[in-house]
Parts: sequence; C-alpha cells; structure tokens
Amino acid sequence: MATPKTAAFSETEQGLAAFAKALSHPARIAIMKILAQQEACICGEIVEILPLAQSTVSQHLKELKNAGLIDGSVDGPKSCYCINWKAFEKFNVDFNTLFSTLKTQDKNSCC
Amino acid sequence: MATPKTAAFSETEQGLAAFAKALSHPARIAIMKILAQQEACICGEIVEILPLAQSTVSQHLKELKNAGLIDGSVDGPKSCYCINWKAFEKFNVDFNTLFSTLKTQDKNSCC
DNA sequence: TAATTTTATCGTATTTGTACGATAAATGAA
DNA sequence: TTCATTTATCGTACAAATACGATAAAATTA
Repeated sequence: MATPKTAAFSETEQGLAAFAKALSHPARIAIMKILAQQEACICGEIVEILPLAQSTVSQHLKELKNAGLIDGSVDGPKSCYCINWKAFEKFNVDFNTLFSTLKTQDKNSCC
Repeated sequence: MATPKTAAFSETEQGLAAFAKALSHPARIAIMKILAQQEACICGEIVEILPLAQSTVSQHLKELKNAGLIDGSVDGPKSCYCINWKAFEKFNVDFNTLFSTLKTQDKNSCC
C-alpha cells in the first residue's frame, strides 16, 4: 500500500514540507510574484497572464490559500487575492532556521 | 491532457519550484537533519531511524541527489551521503531573495 | 427580468509521487 | 570461492497532483 506516512514525522517537518509543497510548482511561484506586483489581485488578471486554463489557476489559488500563504476576498462577482505576509514570513523564518541549525550542527565527517 | 506546463515558466521559477519540491516531503527534511547530525551518513543508519522501508529511503535519497541538495559516495558495500552545502545555501539565498523582492514590490492595495 | 460576467467546483484523463517487497549488483568476510 | 552484507533498481499498487472543459453559483449590467 502506498499510504502516506506523513503522521510519522514531527510537526516541524510536516509544516516545512507542507510549505515547500505549496511552492513546489512554478505556476504557484509565478502567482505569488503577480500578487506582489499587481495593483489589484483579481483572479481573472492572473488567468490572462499565465498560460493555464481558468479552472487550473483557480485550483492553484486554492492550494496557496489552503497552505495559508494567500488570502482571498469576494469583490462582487470577482475574487481578490493577496499575499498573507505574516504566514509567508513565518515560513521564511522557519526555513532559514532549519538551514542555519543544520549548518551549525554539521560534522562534515564524510564525503 | 494533464501534460505539465513547466516549460512555460521562467528558469528562476522552475528552479525554485524544483528546490521546493525536493523538500516537500517530511521524510526528506528528516533526512537532511540526519545528514547534518550524524557522524557518518550511511544509508543503513537513515533506514534504521526513519519508519520507512529501505527501498523507500533509497528513493528519497535519489530525489535529494537529483535536486543537487546532497552528494553520495560509495564506501565499500555501503553508501555515504552528505549535504551539498553550496547548493543548499544557493537555494536558501534564492528563496530569501524571492521573499524580500516580493515584499519590496508589494503594493498592498487589496484584501 | 434577462443576459452577461466572473469564479469555484465537478468530472475526467493523465502524469507523477509514495511505498513496499523482491531482486540484482557490488563489496567484504569466512 | 562461497557466503553475508549493503544498497540500488525493478515491478507493482495505490494516492495525489496537474490540467482541461463543462457547469453551477453569484453578482453586476442591460
């Protein structure tokens, strides 16, 4: 059986992995860039910029939202998205912490 | 068709996404921790620590190696792995750059 | 009210990821 | 040489991700 063993790992490892997974597709990184650069973060504008179908973009937006990296609000018939900077920064800090912790612990004993 | 449109995105986006994908599984983050903490980075020791089959661990090691995050060398019948700090740091820097660039550009106009 | 616009969701097809057991290849030990 | 140890790879099964068209839901416009 290919049942995921996610639960067997620590909260920190799961959290960092979930964050990394949210940004593991170039389209989602592109969306984060667009959200930062555009004046109004309307779904339709993102669809126009990216070479993907509307439904696919909606799916990517949903994943970013589930990961907490972006927020979304309804504006009439349109949907407005923006970056959740607090969450984004938290993950960035967590990742930097992992990197520096590992580098400090490193024994550099083989290879 | 569900053919990936990876090629439609920029090199930077693809690179960051590939890096994130390599760390998008808790087992691979755990492996990075083990490689930093253990004196000798033998495959068999990693297998003993993680709740995964030997073949599964081997697969995860292969993915980390393909992403360039770790190096591997044969030591008799054993395999020794270690973190490729140059590559790991490069990705860490790239990611920090993305974060700070986006934050600088942010217009914070909606939501 | 009726038509248009916008977006989320559904259904579906295809690809990729995850996990395991079994096996092969390589090395060291008996 | 023969046997044991170690690890990578193969085959397989199932789960999840990716992508699209079609459609439903909600709100504005005519």
